[in-house]
Amino acid sequence: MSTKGRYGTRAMLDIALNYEKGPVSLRELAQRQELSVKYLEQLIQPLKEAGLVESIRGAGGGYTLSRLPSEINLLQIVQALENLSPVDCLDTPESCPRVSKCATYDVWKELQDSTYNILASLTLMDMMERQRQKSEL
Amino acid sequence: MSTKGRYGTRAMLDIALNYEKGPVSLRELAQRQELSVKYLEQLIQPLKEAGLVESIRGAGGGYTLSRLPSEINLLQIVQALENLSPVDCLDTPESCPRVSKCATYDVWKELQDSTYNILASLTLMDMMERQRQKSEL
DNA sequence: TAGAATACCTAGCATATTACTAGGAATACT
DNA sequence: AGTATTCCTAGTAATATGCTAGGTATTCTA
Repeated sequence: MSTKGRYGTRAMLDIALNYEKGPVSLRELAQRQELSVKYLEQLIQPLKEAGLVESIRGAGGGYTLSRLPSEINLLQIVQALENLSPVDCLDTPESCPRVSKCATYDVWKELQDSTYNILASLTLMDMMERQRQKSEL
Repeated sequence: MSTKGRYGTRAMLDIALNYEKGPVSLRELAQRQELSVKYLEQLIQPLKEAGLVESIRGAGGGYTLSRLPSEINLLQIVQALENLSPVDCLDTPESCPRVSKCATYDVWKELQDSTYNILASLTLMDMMERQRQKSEL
């Protein structure tokens, strides 16, 4: 998992947590998350294309979630930002002529499935709850 | 997961499956697995250093498992060959000052744990069994 | 004892990826 | 008019990937 997936997830969580305040600008986001505006610009774009956030241009603009936090999960976020599959042959089985006879292929598949299941089971709503619990300590 | 982890796992499985024939040379291995001898040389070295295989030099030499197939699991193999951790902060928490307050950190940890558990639960013995079943089809 | 087959060691290298930064254009609020 | 924002395209230094190449040391076999 690269910084794209990680920062992007943090960005989405930040936007979710600050939902009431209206659109979150990248400047605010950058400050709170200690990231550069310029890099965030690049991360947010795929998230927008994936239909997870909507943008409002101009002064006072920023980003909002395009759905309820309970309707966006981490798999959607991370997949918008990077290729999650542990090995190429899972994406493009034709890239390896051995898939049919390869016992290890099945293992990589299991790894991917378990990763996907974990990420898909966690919504932004869940993450908001977790974050609040952390902050309370 | 890079080719190191994948090819290395295939190599270990190959050595396990051909255990009765004595030490497996990289030349044989390369032929059966359709990989180059030179690259295999580089993959096998860390596996040797991790104490998973033993080498026999000179003509007629090759590699053998240093323990029973049931006593070697995939986690040991893959960890010998590459860094499995999905994000740096899991390896070196001090690399990110936000770990304590970061809700996403816990998620990456879950992903890593589940991956580790799957790999640790599979021994070379299990893989041999799986491979035999595949070949029977 | 010579030769062949092997493991072992180090270096190099082309390509791709990563993690950004930079500069500016378009848009919209005040 | 000016400012704050999103949007778009390039560029780039550093690192990782996936090898190849060349040679040395060791051991078996004829």
